[in-house]
Amino acid sequence: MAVLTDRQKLILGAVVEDYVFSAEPVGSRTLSKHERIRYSAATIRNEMADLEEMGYLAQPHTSAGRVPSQRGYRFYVDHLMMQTEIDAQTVQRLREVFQQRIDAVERMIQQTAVVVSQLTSYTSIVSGPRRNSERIRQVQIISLSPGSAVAIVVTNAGTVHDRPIRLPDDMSAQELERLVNLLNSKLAGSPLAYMKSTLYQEIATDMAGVLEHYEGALGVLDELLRVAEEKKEPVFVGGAINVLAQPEFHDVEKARPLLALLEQVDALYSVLPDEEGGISVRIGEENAVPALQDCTVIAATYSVGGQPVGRIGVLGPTRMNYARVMQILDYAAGALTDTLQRRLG
Amino acid sequence: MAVLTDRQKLILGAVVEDYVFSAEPVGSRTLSKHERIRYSAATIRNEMADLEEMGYLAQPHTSAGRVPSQRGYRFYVDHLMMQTEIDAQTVQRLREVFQQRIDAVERMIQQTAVVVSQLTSYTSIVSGPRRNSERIRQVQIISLSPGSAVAIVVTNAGTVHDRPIRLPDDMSAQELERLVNLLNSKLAGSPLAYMKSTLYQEIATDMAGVLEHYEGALGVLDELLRVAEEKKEPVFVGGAINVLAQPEFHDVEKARPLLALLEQVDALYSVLPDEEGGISVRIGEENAVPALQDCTVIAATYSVGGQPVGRIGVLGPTRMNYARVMQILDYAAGALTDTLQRRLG
DNA sequence: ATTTAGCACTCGATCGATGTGAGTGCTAAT
DNA sequence: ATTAGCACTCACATCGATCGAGTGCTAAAT
Repeated sequence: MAVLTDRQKLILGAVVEDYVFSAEPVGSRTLSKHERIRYSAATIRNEMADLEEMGYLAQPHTSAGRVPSQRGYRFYVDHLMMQTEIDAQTVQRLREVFQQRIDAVERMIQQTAVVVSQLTSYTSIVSGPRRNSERIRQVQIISLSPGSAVAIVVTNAGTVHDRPIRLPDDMSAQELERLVNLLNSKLAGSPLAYMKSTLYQEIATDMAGVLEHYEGALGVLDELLRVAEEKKEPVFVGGAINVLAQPEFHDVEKARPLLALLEQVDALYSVLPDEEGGISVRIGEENAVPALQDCTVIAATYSVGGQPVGRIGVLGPTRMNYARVMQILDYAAGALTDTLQRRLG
Repeated sequence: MAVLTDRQKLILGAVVEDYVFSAEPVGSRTLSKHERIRYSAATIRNEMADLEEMGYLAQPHTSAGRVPSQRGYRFYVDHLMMQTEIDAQTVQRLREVFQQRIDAVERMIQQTAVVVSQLTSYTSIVSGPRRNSERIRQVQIISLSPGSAVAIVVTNAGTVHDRPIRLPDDMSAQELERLVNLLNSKLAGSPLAYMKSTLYQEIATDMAGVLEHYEGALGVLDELLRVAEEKKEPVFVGGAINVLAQPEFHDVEKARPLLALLEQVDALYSVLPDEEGGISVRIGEENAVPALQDCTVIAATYSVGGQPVGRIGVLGPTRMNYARVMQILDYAAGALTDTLQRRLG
């Protein structure tokens, strides 16, 4: 693969930045008026023709300016993009989210999604935090009426999972208490995820000795274990309508598949790339999801105790302000990591 | 106000139904081919001109067919609409939601929103269930680390509210237990909403006698009370993208304010009309919210123990299939009422 | 007195011709 | 190697003509 000359890099960078700003194909004349570019339009045309031949630029039609191709964006992100400082006002907006100390973690994550979407004018997707490092702190079963109760599992991180369950009709309060005590002695300190796989047998055996309603209690245990099973990490979306603000999605038929995707919470796990560490950028067809062929997804990881537990991402058109989004995500992921560390660590 | 002749009613009804189906202005010729209408196009034209003069029909432009006005829809809904039987397949789809017995109530409500939106092809908004009839069953404070804990309030209906709180650093386990016992003895059985207003003073006084960390415990009480305060009834939206499928919103600029509204969860309370009982229909400008001037919102109430606790609504263009939506909402609200009654009652 | 056939008229939508202009590629001069 | 010049391309906007669905009105038919 041919290496780009400095001048070609200069022009490619200028095309990307101009196009990101204007959303219009960039012509040679426009570029020649650029301060940093001191070549004539004709020279630029020659270079642009070469860049197109190499696949970095594309032409919507013969008599139009050039547009960066997926490859052009990739090169820009990898080699040309200048990382400037994040501005104070943006930092301030982000900080406000993390300074409300007493709020629940999920709410904070959700607000992060909203603020990031507002700051970037794109759509934000935030996942997590993943719960598999959390350990069971306490199990409670609170009976509501004969036969029905609610099971509550509290983890050491302070997250509370609850689920309605059924009890054997004739189980006494004393026996329920014994059951809960047994469950607590067995489950406390073990990770949520282990509840099902390893502890079931052990607890079942122990229950046989202590409880009259062995069968019924087994059912309770079954239902309790579902709490852990069901607990997928949540995904929050902020600013889904922002896609409509982008000229590339002014056509409803273009926007619909995207919005449909964003409404399907389950599908969003596969949108956020699950690379380890750092900020990942998926441009156009680098995204696995077909609906995102004309989109870029940038995502950063946030962690607790060195373990990545979630991702915060931005979804927008490939014509995206890469530098700014990366700045914001970098900051937000760092702040999330710090805040969660302080809160859960 | 002049009363409509039978023939005018027939024609008005036919215009509404044809327009709801086709989304195109309805001409006299089209109607004259209708089976039920045995008049010539000319007669129909005369009647349509009269109906327009009376404000039931409107003409997009001189050489176009007629379109129902807001008033036309209103008359149709009030006097002309035929209530047919709901079809078996639709009933089946709805039943599936309510037959999963063991699921949490909120999840069931959310699924109701999704299924109703799918069945109607419009957007569904479901609120509730309102919690103010629920009473506190039990309060728990589970300490996580010195100084931090999570407060849990369980109601008699089995809903669980939790909130991270701070504890005085030097509060002992014994004292925390005393605090929780005190809170339980005072709060158990009282409605969530009363927690703040009436019980605060009483509990505060009692605490002074029993607890060493009076100040700290007071703080805990404060934080606990926020659980009740924050607990607005939830609102779920299903099928927000369905608005894009409607021809009236094929233009992004038309669709955007609507989708923006649907993304603002807080704003949705004011979308669902809060009339008591029955099914309410708000057509066009009958909606208070400005963004809904071209929309119809139909909503039904569901109840627990005779008390309305939530609403299930459908939002679509004024050109809506009123009969079908009302059928579905009627059924869904009834099923929700029954299911919740069995579950919570 | 109603209803309907007939007809001129309206007006949005569609289509084609035309012009415009931004932008290109190529060639020749610098 | 760079650039000025120029012919060429092509999307897009504009204009006019045409088309046709639909109307309102009048006069004939029932």
